Amino acid sequence: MQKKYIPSDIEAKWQKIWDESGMYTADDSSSKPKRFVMEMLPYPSGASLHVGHMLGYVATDVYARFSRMSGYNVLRPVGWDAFGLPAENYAIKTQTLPQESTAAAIKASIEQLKRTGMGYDWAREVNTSDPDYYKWTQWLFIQFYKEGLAYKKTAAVNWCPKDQTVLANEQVIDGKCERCDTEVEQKELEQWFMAITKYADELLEDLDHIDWPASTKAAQRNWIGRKEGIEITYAIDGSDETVTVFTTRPDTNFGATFIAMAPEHPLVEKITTPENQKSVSDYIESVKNKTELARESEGKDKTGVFTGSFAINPLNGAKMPIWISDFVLSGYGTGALVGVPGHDMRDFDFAFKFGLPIVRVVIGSDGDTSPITSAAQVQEEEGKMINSGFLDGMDIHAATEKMMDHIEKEGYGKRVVSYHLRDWLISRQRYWGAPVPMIYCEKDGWNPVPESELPVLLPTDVDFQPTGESPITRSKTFQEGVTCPVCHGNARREVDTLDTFVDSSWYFLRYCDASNTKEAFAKEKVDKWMPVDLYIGGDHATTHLIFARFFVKALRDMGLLSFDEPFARFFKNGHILGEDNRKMSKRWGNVINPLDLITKFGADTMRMYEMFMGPLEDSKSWSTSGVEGIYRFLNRVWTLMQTEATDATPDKEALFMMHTSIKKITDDIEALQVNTAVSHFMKWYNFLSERKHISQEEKEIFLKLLAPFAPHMSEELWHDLKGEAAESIHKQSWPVSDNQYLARNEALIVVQVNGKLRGNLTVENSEAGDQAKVEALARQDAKISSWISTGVKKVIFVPGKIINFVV
RNA sequence: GCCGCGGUGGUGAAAUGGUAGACACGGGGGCCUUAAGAGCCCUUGCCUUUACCGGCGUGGGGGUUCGAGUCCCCCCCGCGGCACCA
Repeated sequence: MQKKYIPSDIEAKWQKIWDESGMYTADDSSSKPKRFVMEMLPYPSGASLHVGHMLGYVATDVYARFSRMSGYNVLRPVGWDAFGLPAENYAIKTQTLPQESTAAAIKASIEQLKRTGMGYDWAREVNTSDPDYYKWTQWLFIQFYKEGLAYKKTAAVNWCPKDQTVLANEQVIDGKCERCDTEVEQKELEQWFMAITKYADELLEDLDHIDWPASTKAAQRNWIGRKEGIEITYAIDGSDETVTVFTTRPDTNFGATFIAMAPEHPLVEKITTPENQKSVSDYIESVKNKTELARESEGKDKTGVFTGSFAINPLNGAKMPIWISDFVLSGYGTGALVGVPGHDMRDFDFAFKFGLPIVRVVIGSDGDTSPITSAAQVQEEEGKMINSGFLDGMDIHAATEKMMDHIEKEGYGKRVVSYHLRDWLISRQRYWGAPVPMIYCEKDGWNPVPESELPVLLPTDVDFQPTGESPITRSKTFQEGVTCPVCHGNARREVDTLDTFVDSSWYFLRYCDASNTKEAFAKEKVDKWMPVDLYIGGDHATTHLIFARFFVKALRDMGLLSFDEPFARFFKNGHILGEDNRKMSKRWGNVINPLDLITKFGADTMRMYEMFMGPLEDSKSWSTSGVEGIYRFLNRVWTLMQTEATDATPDKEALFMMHTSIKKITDDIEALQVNTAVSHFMKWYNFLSERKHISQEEKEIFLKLLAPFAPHMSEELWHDLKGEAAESIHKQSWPVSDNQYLARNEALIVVQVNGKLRGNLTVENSEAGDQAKVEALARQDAKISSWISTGVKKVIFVPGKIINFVV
């Protein structure tokens, strides 16, 4: 009597048994080699997970199951990135508490993940909004503070007027808030920062030592934006003040005709002459009211105002007027630049608009030596120096070095390295996050909350509507009885909360020691499990992935751990789009809920289909008929496994196919080329089904290889095969391919004429490397001989593979 | 503009410099069935052809090679990151 494949009959049953068996529990004391395999932790806001989220999770699960069967001690944890704006906004919209809506979202997600058959070690579950977790987030913040890596300063920061909070640079996309797409404003505010720039060079260099996608590494390199240049200090005519600029191209400085400073530059006030006072302050006022986006979109239409002061160019004694313009960024370099309008487009636009002199100091390959009067003549990237004294005739790049040497020798400048990377702004004026654990006292300033008093609990007596100041300000209890840790006088707590990226910068460390109540994590446990051997997730190159790297390096320098990088291998999974090629969203009605799919086809079909869709790193659209195809395939496998197995050992062809399959599927999983692994199952199935007989051994190996992909079905069939009392298939050893079966008796030799396929020969393996023999056989072939009748000039022979006649 | 990744049938896609299109989806035809569905079998890059044979074919143009989807040069297009960064 053949059983029918009814996924719902078997999946819940096995999930329960696996859960109770504890077979996914990672062993802290095992002597087996470890593998730490994880996906980016889910973000439980209002909407539940859709099939797109599952892509990376399933891939991680396949890899973890494969690793476990391959003899590794596997750590595969799960957690919740539970704090944060979307969850808070969702709570406001639905008039619930974020505590409640988040808990509900987590509950729903757990069901989805469990019913997908994920093999997590639930004992290590982490929830970043749990006081038992954020206690240690706060503790870590204090350690950063003690090291001088967390500090408070007043700076121009990004402000989202809709979400009513500051944002990190990394959260501003094209001048807009990454969450709500509102144009970001600049505000001068006192905020907490993390000194990630101290690690800029190491963050850059260590990219060479980690196995990450080229695009992610490139994005981080761009973001760090290391540039070698020089800071030049100019005297200001008739003043004791000096102005320092940063430039990467001092070679053109004989052509410098003005200085431009950011409106925020501290020198502005001091050097503005009385008659320019009004126009300067008017300009600064007008700039303040512009959004960042408006400032950027000005492009060629530069704005600016003259301060009335001049800087002296020591190269030629030229008096360079000092202007203020908002195209100069206060945060980059020194916040001031030297304008060389002949050889920089932006400087040209500025000088052209305000009638400043333009001097040619470079001749490009066009040979033009005439005065520069149009943008087309601006020579930026190549050429030879002219009108530049000791640099004349030199290539611009050599001249750059020579000029830097000159300036350093003359003592008015120094080579420096400049970065695009800014310190990370971590305080937020919102409710749903970990309170910054700091106390302010008039007398002693800022001091950390004593560690014995952690966690600083998020108060619940709060109306958390965003107003621009932290909602915690409105709590009646939060400031009760707060005293200064130094003088014990009256004091107040910091009311801002930490950016959620702080929470997610160390959660992988907590996974290593999730229930530790004495420490954030024990060093020896973290050192045992870390670094993460495989990390799968979305492309958060310039946010989470750079913050986590910074955290690990900083914690290493504090002696809390002893490795350099958190994620030895990172794999970026693509997105799954709706069947209509649009992003899955309620708005388009194209969302596929995993539970609906599981109900209809089973978790194994969903898993297998997602692995089969295409390369894991590519984005691709959902296809219902594709799902059905996989469902049909699993049904065929089910039927095949119901057929009576022969006792005979597999014949040579069957062994060849079996060992080829072991090798192919093993290599593909290791490389995460899961789509071709699945297609190989189909190939092997097609082979077995054509032969109409299958041995016990083939069944066993097939099921073992299938287990990571279709854990429920393979487990059920495994027990059909081995008896009810048999040990779980997921505890079996991964099959190993044996090279002796990969050799075949016969070889197929492709025959080409002038590189074009004209036929093929099947020869005994022993003769496949014998050119004379193969050549003779090929020449005898009637079809071939007609192609080479005009005479053979040359024969190329690749033993066992190809013979090519050149005629 | 700079950096990175891509471009292969109707579709998703395979191919250590060595038979391009594996494996699927979809399509066409057939078997089974009163019928539908399921299942099974055949077929399916394009052109020519009843068929065979052949020709063409991996964004475009050059090159290296006995042989190029794959390597090199130039160009076009798409996606992603950065961007008034001095």
